[in-house]
Amino acid sequence: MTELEKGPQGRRRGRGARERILSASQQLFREQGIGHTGMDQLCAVAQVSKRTAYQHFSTKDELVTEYLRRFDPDVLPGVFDNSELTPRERLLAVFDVPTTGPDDLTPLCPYIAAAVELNDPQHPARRQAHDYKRAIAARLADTAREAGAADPEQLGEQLALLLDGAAARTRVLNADAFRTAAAIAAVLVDAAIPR
Amino acid sequence: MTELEKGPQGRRRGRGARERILSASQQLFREQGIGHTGMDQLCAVAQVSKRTAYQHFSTKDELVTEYLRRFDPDVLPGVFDNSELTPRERLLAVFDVPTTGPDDLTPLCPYIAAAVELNDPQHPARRQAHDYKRAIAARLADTAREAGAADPEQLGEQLALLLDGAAARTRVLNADAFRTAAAIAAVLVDAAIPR
DNA sequence: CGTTATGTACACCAATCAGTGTGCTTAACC
DNA sequence: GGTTAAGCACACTGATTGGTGTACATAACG
Repeated sequence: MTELEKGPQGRRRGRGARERILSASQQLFREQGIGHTGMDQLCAVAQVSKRTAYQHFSTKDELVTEYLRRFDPDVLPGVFDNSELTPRERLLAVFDVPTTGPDDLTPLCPYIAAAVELNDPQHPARRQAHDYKRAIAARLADTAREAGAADPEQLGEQLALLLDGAAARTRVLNADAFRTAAAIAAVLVDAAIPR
Repeated sequence: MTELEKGPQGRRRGRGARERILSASQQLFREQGIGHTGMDQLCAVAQVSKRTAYQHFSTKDELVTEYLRRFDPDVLPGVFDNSELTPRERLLAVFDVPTTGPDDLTPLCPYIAAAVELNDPQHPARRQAHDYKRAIAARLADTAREAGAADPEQLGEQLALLLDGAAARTRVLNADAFRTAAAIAAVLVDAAIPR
């Protein structure tokens, strides 16, 4: 009569709690927003006891901050490092990535979402968002420099703004705006990089 | 000992309840976000009894929707109608407006905020946001046509995206991004309008 | 083996929130 | 002056929330 078998595959959900919590966070915070995701629901999805969750993250805010930090490694994964593309092509390829799937509506950059949902500008997660956005702009500027742009910093900042605009607008209009952003990017890149 | 004098100027707060509620909504929803503004606080600021508030708006969602509808009249006030500017100048002037004040940080377009905070895509306020954004793009397109742009609809959509990008990015970075957007706009307008 | 992390179950707390019920007061209008 | 609509005070409900306390179970490791 032992209650050993509880997990989905008959296994005890055991050891990997922290990972499951973070993974559930990514899913739920993205789908429902941070504010509309309760810790109870999150624990249920992660198949983790509430107590365990609070042993890993002493506060919801802490979990949110760690959830955002998790994206850092992926900084536009495989785009900046793709050596099969010229620097110029890489600058434009950024705008193809975010289109994840046809049924995955309103993806919305998690950092923008966090910056809107968390009103306190001092919130550590807001800082995380700030740093990430600056990092993206910096990588874009690096690539722009590599491509021989006249003012790489400016072009990097401009392209970053286009990304954010596409993300926000996609959310509000419920329709892809990255194509428009890509078209603008093409104009800017052409104008900034002498051939 | 009658409790007549309660309002700020010794007047009873009386008759104008609905207006005060809407006005408090604009202030609080903008400053704190919709989700972080409770009806109790809102009523306190509006100097309105809770009962009265619920006689005007049977639900918080209804109030939110009405709050968003209120912006429609102001569609970028005084910019599109400013006949002292050429159409081309009007297209660029749009990017000067949003800078309200130096201490008024993170203004963030209320429609983007609403679209992020309200997860349900069916929410009437989301629809309101959608319509407003489309309206802005349409007015921009009209002005672009007036200015003789080759593809007015495209230019309108592009400029609208720049506005949203600047709003979102200003929020995340806590620093003005409209100057960057204006620079991009200048490039696009120059490229699209034959001289 | 025994110890030590790690995880679990479940009840519980205090706070907050949207929304109501009730009875009373006041201003506006005829 | 009397009716009516608008507003008010205030207590209250029911649900949800973030977070704890407690006692127990199990897996890993030496």
